[in-house]
Amino acid sequence: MAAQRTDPLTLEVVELIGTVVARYHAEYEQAAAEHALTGAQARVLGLLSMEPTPMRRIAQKLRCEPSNVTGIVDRLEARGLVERRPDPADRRVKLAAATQEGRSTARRLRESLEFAREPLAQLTEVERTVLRDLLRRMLGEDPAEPSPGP
Amino acid sequence: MAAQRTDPLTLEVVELIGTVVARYHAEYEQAAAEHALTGAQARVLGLLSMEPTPMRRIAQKLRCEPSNVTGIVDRLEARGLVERRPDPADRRVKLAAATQEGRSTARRLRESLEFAREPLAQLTEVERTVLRDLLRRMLGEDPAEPSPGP
DNA sequence: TATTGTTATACTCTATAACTATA
DNA sequence: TATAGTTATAGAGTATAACAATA
Repeated sequence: MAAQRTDPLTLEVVELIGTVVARYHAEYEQAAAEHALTGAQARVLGLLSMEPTPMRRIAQKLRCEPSNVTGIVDRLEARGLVERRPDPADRRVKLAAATQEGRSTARRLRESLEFAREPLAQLTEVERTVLRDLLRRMLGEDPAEPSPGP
Repeated sequence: MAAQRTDPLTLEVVELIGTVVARYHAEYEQAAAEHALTGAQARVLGLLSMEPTPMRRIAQKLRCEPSNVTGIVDRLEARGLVERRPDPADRRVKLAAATQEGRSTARRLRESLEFAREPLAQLTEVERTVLRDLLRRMLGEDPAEPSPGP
């Protein structure tokens, strides 16, 4: 285990990150609510707007049990934002896919995410580059499995 | 409204922050679960370990409706981690306060939050200072109301 | 026999509205 | 009358366990 860091500098950075996390979350939930979606529904819709995905795979991306995905996709499907398709290669599998309206909603959702603008607009390009490099190093440069959202 | 920033650099920084947010959240929930607490319970307990707080004030900190706090405090109280006290100054008010066991649990919870160590240990002190200053500027330096957690 | 998705169940969190006891 | 806390209710997310269809 790494050495315990409880110096004031580290503690302040952790607190600042906590504030960023809280603000990011609040804005994500708000953007979802403006489209009458819950956070979980928005995350799944964003995922499916990229490519059709088996139910099981959605659960892995969301880090939740597959049984939960059934309900979330049910609600998105009831609103016509998502549809279930058979997988020609394996008849056990159901592929969840965003409809055209679903993709449109996902796009507007992304655009309404203010987080990209407000806070980062405070920084110059050089500063954003420095921030990017620090975050990369912090996260250990392992972009194997990008997260589906907050 | 600020100018829309959709350049690759900004988009990458937003994605990196999203990854940080996801990891922070996952570790917070995991740390809470190790003490058989939900995320909401852990946040409230952390809050009350600092000082006794009126129910209404807890709701404001959590940004949720006061009626929800009743249930969360109920469950913490049933486990002996929190207690309700009258407010001598206003008999309508109930102050929720962490018990000694509650404070002990909150302290162990804080200590088990790996986030302070793992990711930030990758950075030198100079880098952590730069990161701190960038985050401060990003957040606009308004430490009026520190967030209660993720 | 193992895997995929679903159903059934129970718990927690959430918002809304109505209620009580104070102020 | 206004406020603090609670209760009642309904909806959503979550995990667990059991099930049908398919591999």
